[in-house]
Amino acid sequence: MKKRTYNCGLDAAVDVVGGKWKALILWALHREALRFGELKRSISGISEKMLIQQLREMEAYGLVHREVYHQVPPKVEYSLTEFGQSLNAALIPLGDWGEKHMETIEAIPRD
Amino acid sequence: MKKRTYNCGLDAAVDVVGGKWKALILWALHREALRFGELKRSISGISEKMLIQQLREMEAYGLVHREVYHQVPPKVEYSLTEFGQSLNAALIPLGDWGEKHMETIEAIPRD
DNA sequence: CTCCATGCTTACGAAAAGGTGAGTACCTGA
DNA sequence: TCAGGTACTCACCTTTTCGTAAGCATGGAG
Repeated sequence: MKKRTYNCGLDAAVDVVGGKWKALILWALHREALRFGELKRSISGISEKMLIQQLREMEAYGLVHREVYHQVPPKVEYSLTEFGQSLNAALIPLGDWGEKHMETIEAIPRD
Repeated sequence: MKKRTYNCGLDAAVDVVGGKWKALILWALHREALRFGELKRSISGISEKMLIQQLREMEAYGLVHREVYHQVPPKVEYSLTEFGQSLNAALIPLGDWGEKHMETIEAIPRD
């Protein structure tokens, strides 16, 4: 893909956390490590394809750690790395903002 | 469009600030009010279509204020509302995070 | 020998987002 | 009369994202 150059840190950060699911995944892993199935159940509406796709990207970014247990049935646990935790920390004010103004945001549909 | 319900504030906030340009526009208006042409020149690579589209959405969200001066040639100034400024404030930690880790982020292309 | 659960992977297509380039309306100054 | 600057608006197309549904490998339980 095209090499991205960012104009400011915000630009870069939004690129990392953008999309429909990454913030949710980050949030879900905030408390504890979860396995694939647990993650899927805890994020309502996500498909397996999207979940894996996002997890893979986040793994590539070094945000999440993937731990495979060679068992049957298989078990794979996902957890936040320190990098992921630092991102989560940076997102807290934004989360608070969203929480505070959620009614306003929901009230203005697009289109 | 479909009514969105958010699972957490972060979800809602990312929805507001998501996309390729909104964060940049917010950032550009952080310092001072700018007119259309100035905004366009200060955000490299944006097309007129995108700029207006995003500005209109942000206006609908109550993030930016649009002031028309009835002159010839026309002059329209965009500025942040208090709501927009509060969002910008909530984005600062994220911007710092992005700034700090920009090299890491740029180094991992997707695809 | 078949079924089950888990954690994926793949193919297909719809929908949304983004980009390009042309055109409009207005008055001013040459 | 005619080009110029400003702020859009529109039609059309490409790219990216998202969703749906199916299939695969493993080994233990029945």
